[in-house]
Amino acid sequence: MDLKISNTFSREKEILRPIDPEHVRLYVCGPTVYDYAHIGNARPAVVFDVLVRVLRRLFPRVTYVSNITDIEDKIIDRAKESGESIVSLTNRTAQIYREDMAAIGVLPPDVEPRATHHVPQMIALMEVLIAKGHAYVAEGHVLFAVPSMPEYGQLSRRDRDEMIAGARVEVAPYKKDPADFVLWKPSDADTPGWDSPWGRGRPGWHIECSAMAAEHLGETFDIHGGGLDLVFPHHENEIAQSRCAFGTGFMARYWMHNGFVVVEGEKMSKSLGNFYTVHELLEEWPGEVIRLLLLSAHYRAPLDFTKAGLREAKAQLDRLYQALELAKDVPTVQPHLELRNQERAMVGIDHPQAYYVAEALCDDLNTPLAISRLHSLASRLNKTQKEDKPSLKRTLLQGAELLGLLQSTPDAWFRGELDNIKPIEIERLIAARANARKAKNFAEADRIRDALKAKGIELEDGPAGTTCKRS
RNA sequence: GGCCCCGUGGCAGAGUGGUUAUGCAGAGGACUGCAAAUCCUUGUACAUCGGUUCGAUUCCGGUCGGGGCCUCCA
Repeated sequence: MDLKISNTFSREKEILRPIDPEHVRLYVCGPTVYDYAHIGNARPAVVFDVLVRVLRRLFPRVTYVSNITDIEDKIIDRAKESGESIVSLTNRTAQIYREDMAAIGVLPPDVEPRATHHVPQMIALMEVLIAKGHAYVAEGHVLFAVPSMPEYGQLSRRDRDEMIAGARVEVAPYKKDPADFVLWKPSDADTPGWDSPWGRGRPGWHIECSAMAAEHLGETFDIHGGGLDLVFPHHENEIAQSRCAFGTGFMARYWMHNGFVVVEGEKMSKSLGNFYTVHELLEEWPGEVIRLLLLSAHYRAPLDFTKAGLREAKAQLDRLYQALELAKDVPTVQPHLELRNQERAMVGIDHPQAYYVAEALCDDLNTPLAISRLHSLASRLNKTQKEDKPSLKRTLLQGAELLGLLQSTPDAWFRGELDNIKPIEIERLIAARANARKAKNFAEADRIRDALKAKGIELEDGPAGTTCKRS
């Protein structure tokens, strides 16, 4: 099965053809760590996590690199304000980021490089750029000379004159050309810095990704991803740095960008205070609910993240887990064991149902369609009484795994973390209610049911007896 | 000003040149002591105006409306 992805560079949907068909390499710009990750940071993490899950099914080997930016002026400012050391601040918030992403089902990247561990590589890169005439030194800064690269601006499709005309920031006097951007800037005594051929200083924003991508993936690789806002200038500048330093015709073959998250219909902004952190959302909602909501719109479209949306995502997961609960006695082979064998089988489909969900994802990660197919499978699983139950259940679980959903068990989903009442107490009340019902004492039966409901536990009488769920 | 995106039923949100998206919410029914869950049935949907076409929500153009980027930003 071919994987089609929208390539920002060509503005077209293209079939992914890796440089090395045996080994797909991708790089996604990760967070700058100085505070709790907000929901906007979570979207690319989740979207590209799904991409990697799909890639791992399609290709023998995948290397996924996603960085952590741990040197940046916002970090420096935050550390100064709070008095916390930069190392402590970045280690602490990076750890929270990892935990929060894990909670929403994001598998760790293969490599999670940190900018501060790659300063020598950045310096080496700049030395090459200077030697080749693509960068110059001015007043302790190293700047990239944009006019030295005629193709500059291809990704964002803007030419130099437009950029200069539209610039909202005053051009620094030491720039030879107004479009030039900073690779390295000097640090004063109480600002963190590293020794370099140009004095003590620190890297500009863009050079770190060029250095880290080259270090872990090579001079060219397959896919480069990130938020839509990174197209310009960040990715444009990465391309300039990497291509000019290595003398290559491209940096990455495919560029993928996710759309923005808006919150309750308004643009998320720190000044409005209308952003949700993943951390606070996790106090109220299961991670899968947050994940499902993030995947409920196509990744390139804007996503309105709302409390109503969270409620609906929860309802959808309840429905999917309910289907699994109803089919809990249906045997199925271990999806994980099955996956290995299917990696090769993706080409040449002889069993279309098995690829029902994968097929949707292979069309430019159409997660809303994939989710609708999960529902469709759940409906069929609920309905059928025939021998196709095991295969439907397996297809549902495998499809959900590609999306990183249904990773819990119905039991844990509906009955996990009932901390205000002991399971044995619930059992006792269910038994008492069963006796009351037998004696046609429905008033007592309903009293027990209502009492449990008040504690967040809902009882359901089925053919096989009474089951409970947390509400 | 330049570049780019979007406008689908109460809500969310796919997709397609002619045939049911899907889910949530709502209505009716089956089942149930009553519920819940599940199943069945149900709703004038495709901003607007032109054009192309046998036929357009789907292609083209205009209009209106909303949004993003233009060196802080996932």
